[in-house]
Amino acid sequence: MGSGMARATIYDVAAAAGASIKSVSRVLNGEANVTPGLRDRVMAAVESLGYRRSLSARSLAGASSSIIAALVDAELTIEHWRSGRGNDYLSRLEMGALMEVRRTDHHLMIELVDYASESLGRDLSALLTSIRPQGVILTPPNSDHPVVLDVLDEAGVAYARIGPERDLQRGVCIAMDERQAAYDMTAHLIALGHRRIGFVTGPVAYVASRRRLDGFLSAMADNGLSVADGAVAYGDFTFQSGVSAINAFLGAGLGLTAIFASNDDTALGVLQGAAARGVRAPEDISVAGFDDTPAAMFGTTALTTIRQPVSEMAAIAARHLMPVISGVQDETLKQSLEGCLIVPYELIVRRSTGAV
Amino acid sequence: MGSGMARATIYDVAAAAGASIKSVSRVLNGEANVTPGLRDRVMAAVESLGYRRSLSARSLAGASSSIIAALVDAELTIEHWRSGRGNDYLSRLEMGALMEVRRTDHHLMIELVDYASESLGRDLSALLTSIRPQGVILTPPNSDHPVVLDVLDEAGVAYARIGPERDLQRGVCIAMDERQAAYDMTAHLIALGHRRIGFVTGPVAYVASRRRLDGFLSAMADNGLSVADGAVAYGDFTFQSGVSAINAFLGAGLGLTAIFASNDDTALGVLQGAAARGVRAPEDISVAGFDDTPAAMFGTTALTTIRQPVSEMAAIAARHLMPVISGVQDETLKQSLEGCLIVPYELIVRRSTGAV
DNA sequence: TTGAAAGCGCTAACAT
DNA sequence: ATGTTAGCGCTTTCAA
Repeated sequence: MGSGMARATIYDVAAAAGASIKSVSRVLNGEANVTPGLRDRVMAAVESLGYRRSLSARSLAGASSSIIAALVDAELTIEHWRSGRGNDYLSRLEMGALMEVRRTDHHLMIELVDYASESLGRDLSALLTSIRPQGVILTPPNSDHPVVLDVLDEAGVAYARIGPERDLQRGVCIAMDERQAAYDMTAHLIALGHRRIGFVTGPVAYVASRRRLDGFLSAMADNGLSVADGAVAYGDFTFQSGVSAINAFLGAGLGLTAIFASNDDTALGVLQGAAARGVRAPEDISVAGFDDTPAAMFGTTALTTIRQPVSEMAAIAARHLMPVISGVQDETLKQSLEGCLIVPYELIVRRSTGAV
Repeated sequence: MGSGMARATIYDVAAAAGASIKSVSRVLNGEANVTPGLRDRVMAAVESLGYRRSLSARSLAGASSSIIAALVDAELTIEHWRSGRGNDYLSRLEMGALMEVRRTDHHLMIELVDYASESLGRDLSALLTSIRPQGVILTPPNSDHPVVLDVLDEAGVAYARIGPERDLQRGVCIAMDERQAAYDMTAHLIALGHRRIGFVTGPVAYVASRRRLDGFLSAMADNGLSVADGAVAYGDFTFQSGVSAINAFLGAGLGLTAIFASNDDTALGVLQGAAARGVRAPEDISVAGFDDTPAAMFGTTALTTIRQPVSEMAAIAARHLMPVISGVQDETLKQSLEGCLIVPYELIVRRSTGAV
């Protein structure tokens, strides 16, 4: 391995600028009380030496570590890893955080957390003392984990919660309006002339699932439409549950003209199950999903769906964990709901839904 | 923010164990010359205090930082970010690295690198002096970037290159055999009885593209099959280039019974373009892809494709950048080719290919 | 407005 | 086999 010259330290910069290390530090931290001349000399020295402060030294000495840690569910990740596929949600989340983090010269660390471990509290605490992140991004479904929140609070580490469901006053909460999105999608179907609409839920344990169902039911009710017995199938976000649902719907002879599935995988299952029985979309039946996963776009029948602003949520999360950079916090796109920052979703109409 | 008690330091552990900090350090680092009694006392103290060494302090003091940094193409990421979708490749890569990294209590940092920047060298150098990673994972297409390799060498930072194309003796190289994979896929089609097979390339700038084409041509030649004029279309890995290719093929009246596209997106384009012209897969035409992206699985016509062992490659990369844990390096699955660690791919047969 | 000195929590030489 | 003493490169008091 080559060595080049030893890397420049703050002492080198100070020497080159004819100043003390404290002055260099002051300049670099943008502290007050520095004469322009000193500042210029320091900056010139920094520039010419290609100097960068050591992250370790800074964080050891007490400054912020400039590390934002994203806590990711280990079990979920292992599942994905086993199946050999990536995780679109995580990927988008990460991109958003990355884009934001680099603006302020921070760094993103991805940490696998075994939320099922009985030593979760200790593990997490250990993690925090080890890397001392400046802030932590919590992802669903663990944005609500009470042990995690407690440990974070106790450690005094700032955190942002993506898609939280409870205790919205704890930490910075960022979410989208699941209920309204489902409401809008349902309204979209109704606007297309559909009257008999079926719904496939996600796991009832998720509040998001319940909110989507709620949005669906409300939109139906608000439009004076009734939901037939058996027109709500209980799924679990899997492709297979979509297949089962459509088979049940078709078998029950409910005469449904549209199916709204709680996520894309399920909707894709509905689509395939329908096709297998000779029912075409959108000619015979309209199908809508939720999430806008990659598969939604590329399927032979591109899926009408709700795009979650995952990247944006993560970017906002990161932004709220880092020092305000230019003094201007942009709260433009967001409104607050019960203390949550609400980020707008997008209803994407593709081929799978059409007029009756 | 709560505070709890101040976090335990090595001094606290030493005091609790009735030993010196050096002994604690020794135990924790698994150094020799420690009596079992001492070790036990130290471990007990560590355990009861929930002590974890500070990453900053360790790395400052000279130990390895235990940080593995994955360098990711900023431009590519921004593109993905703009389009609102995740990056399956990156996601899988990251999972592999994560799984491996956590086994040895290391950490994964994702760093966006602007490879197009004219100050790339300085930027990268600055990044390295700032975070001082123990090792760096390079992803394609930048595994070959000469400036990056030079800076890394000069900084004395170990690196692993995923899917490198040149200078395979530099760093740790991990790849799959693109040519052989394409060869196998072609052989698969031939085995199904196909004789007139079309091929859609990726961007010729990528060596991987050229290798895939090479594999295709070799397999055809080895089986005594000729490739008709116009049966090779030049694409660019996009969906649209698949659509264009199939239109060209169909328009030319080559009588092709199978199309092998250089990646899944392109294959999906082929599939859709064919469907648009009433040509069904696999009844009328077989279509094969490459990469096994999520969309390949969920499309109405699931795609026969090559699964790249992205996660495995990343895991191996990470493994080679970290200290050998139990002394046993498992080289079981890998063979070396020109100094590259070769990881096996998988040919996944789905619905889109069938017998003539 | 600037600087000197004292740590931050570790590891690394160097004793013992 | 164990302990002492310096740093690592910064930020922070506290002086000047």
